[in-house]
Amino acid sequence: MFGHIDYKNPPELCPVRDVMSVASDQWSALIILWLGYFPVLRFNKLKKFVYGISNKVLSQRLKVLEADGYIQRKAFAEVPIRVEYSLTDFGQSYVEKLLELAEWMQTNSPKVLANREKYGLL
Amino acid sequence: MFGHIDYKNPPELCPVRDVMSVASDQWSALIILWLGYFPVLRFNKLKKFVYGISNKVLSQRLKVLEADGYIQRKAFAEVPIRVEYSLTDFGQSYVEKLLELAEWMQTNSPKVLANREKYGLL
DNA sequence: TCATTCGGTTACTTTTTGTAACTTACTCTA
DNA sequence: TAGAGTAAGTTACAAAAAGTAACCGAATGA
Repeated sequence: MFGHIDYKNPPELCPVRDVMSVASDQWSALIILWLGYFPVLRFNKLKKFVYGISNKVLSQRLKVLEADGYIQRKAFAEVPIRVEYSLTDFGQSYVEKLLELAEWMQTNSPKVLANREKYGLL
Repeated sequence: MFGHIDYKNPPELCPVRDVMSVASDQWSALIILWLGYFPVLRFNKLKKFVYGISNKVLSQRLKVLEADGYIQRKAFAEVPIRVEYSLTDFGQSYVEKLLELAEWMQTNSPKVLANREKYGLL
């Protein structure tokens, strides 16, 4: 990530950046965090928890997160169709890290909001 | 973040989301990580490390990160002007958390790339 | 027969990003 | 003394991503 990598390298030679930008994207993070809290969620339920996300973006992100191995998609041939999303073991290991970050945010967001306000007055 | 918050709340009532979306944005994260590695960086140096970022976005992000209290900006009245960016104590405490995430990514990005490839074959 | 359900997709608009040229004000070089 | 270079950005314009809202198919229940 740092000193040992030639900073002139194009980003496609830095998979960490690529992977991180998917996994820590705002919507992806929320999806993963909610799936960490509720082991199984269906599309519309997930959409309610990840408040404000659109069908389009939710379905895009779910595909990418599935491709990257964080989540699993199980479709049941019922009518109407039922689809269940859940974390993989890999996703579970990630959500633990992510949760630490979320907790830091929970603790520190008041400071940030205070900073913002102070900054606005300058 | 979770069960104790009514998921119907509009996002503007969830400061954690707001703050997190700024701080864990791809470019913001890279800026903060590099400033964690080099205690002081000037605009153009930072731009080289955060490979691929444009002047516009770099200057936007620096302003937001300054407003939120993660970084400090010091301008020296020289010619040509010299501007030094560095982490605040608050930013320093954040970069430690962020670094854990980056390390997880460093370790696990090969798995993600492998998953992606497998997924592509399905 | 007609509205409802679920898990999306599609066409279209708006917002965000990226690109690249330009700026300011002074100094160094030819 | 004309011209180029420098640092830290800004600006106008183009491209990409995200948001919006209507629509889909197949079956079920009223």
